[in-house]
Amino acid sequence: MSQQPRYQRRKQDRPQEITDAALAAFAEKGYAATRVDDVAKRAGVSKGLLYLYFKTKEELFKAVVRSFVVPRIDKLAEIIESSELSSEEFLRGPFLDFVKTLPGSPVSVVIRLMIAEGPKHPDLVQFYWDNVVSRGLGAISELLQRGVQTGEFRKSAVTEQPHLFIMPVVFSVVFKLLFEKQSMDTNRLIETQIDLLITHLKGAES
Amino acid sequence: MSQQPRYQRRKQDRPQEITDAALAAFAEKGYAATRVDDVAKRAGVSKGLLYLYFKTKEELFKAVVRSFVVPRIDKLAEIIESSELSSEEFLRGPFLDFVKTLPGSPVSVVIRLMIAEGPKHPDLVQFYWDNVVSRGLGAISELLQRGVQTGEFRKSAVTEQPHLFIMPVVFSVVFKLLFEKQSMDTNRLIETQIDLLITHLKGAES
DNA sequence: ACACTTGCTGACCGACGGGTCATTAACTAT
DNA sequence: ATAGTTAATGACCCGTCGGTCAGCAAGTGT
Repeated sequence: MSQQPRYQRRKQDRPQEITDAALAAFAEKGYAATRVDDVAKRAGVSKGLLYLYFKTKEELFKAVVRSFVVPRIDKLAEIIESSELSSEEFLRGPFLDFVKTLPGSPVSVVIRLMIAEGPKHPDLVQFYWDNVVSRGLGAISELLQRGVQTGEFRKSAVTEQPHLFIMPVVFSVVFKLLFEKQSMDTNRLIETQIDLLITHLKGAES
Repeated sequence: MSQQPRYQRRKQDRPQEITDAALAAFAEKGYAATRVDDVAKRAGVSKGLLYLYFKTKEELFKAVVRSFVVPRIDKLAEIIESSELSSEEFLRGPFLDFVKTLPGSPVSVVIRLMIAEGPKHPDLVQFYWDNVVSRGLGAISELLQRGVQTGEFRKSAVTEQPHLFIMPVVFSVVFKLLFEKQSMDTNRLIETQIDLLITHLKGAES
């Protein structure tokens, strides 16, 4: 009887499979509480192999953040790139759509991980700032600036605080994470906030 | 030469001293990464004594949350109680003041701890929901409702989403925690948001 | 003084989990 | 076939840390 091989060698796919498994594990238990062994088992792999691809548990963590965040950034950049809408149209259309997908996506797990573990990984926070937050806020700022210059928007405190646009996302992620039971309508919250901001920006002089 | 006593017995003060030390330690390293021994040392006490007052590390954690959150709640309740202002006046005055103190207070540490460790302590989350979030949101809801009834505010999506009022606080806490370096003006953010909401509520029919 | 209670200490234990490495077995080339 | 390469295994090691407990000494009553 021919013996089934106990494993296949698949050097190419392993890292991706392991980071996927890690994200799932981290989502359930958080970083500190997940055992490297758990991640390995989830990935259908031995612990030893995991350490062949990632030097330490911390390196794995960083790889997870990077691998799930970078694609999203690219996605957003692409959306912005390929758009020729007015500021308002862009905010109410593609931006709103994009932002509404976040609370249900793996990104929300990453956000949670960043909040929980960030302070222990300064370089990771730096990476996250440079590649996600700073760029995101910058993009919004630019959009608002453009709106002001074309006369579409009026100048106000809102124009200088792009944070106002991403606030509901962060809040939704945190809220859902903690109070899953009290199912909040995150989409509605996000919509209301964006609408509020745009209405304000299009309103008369204050 | 008279030997200085190696310690004093101060049964009454110990728990408070220990929870204070624990909060400080948790603030620096987070829950998982702080050693019980560290907390004990900070409190000027042996690890054994700590375990005399708190059954487990987890119990200590819960005690910390409770001991820093309950006083705040009482404070807020008291403020609401003793106020006879209109809804707008209350929101722009005492409410805004209170809310602006949060990002700099120990509460922000507790919020961070809840976000990071909450999922592993369902009963604690329940406690936090019942005693803080639910009550807070309820109070705001009531305030808005009253405003609508007196004709001070108009009815709108905002009226039904008190979350919009606490969003900036949560966001500020998270933001400051992660990106300390990028010192954001949290006060301004909070003020802008509240102002935005009130202006909207006092505006003409949409 | 002396015994008595009890707040407090700190050396110790056990297991838990991150990380290693000698060994194995799946592929590859010849 | 067969030797060589390396992906992959899993038993093991060892530092760490939550939790314990026998003993000590500070306060107390008599």
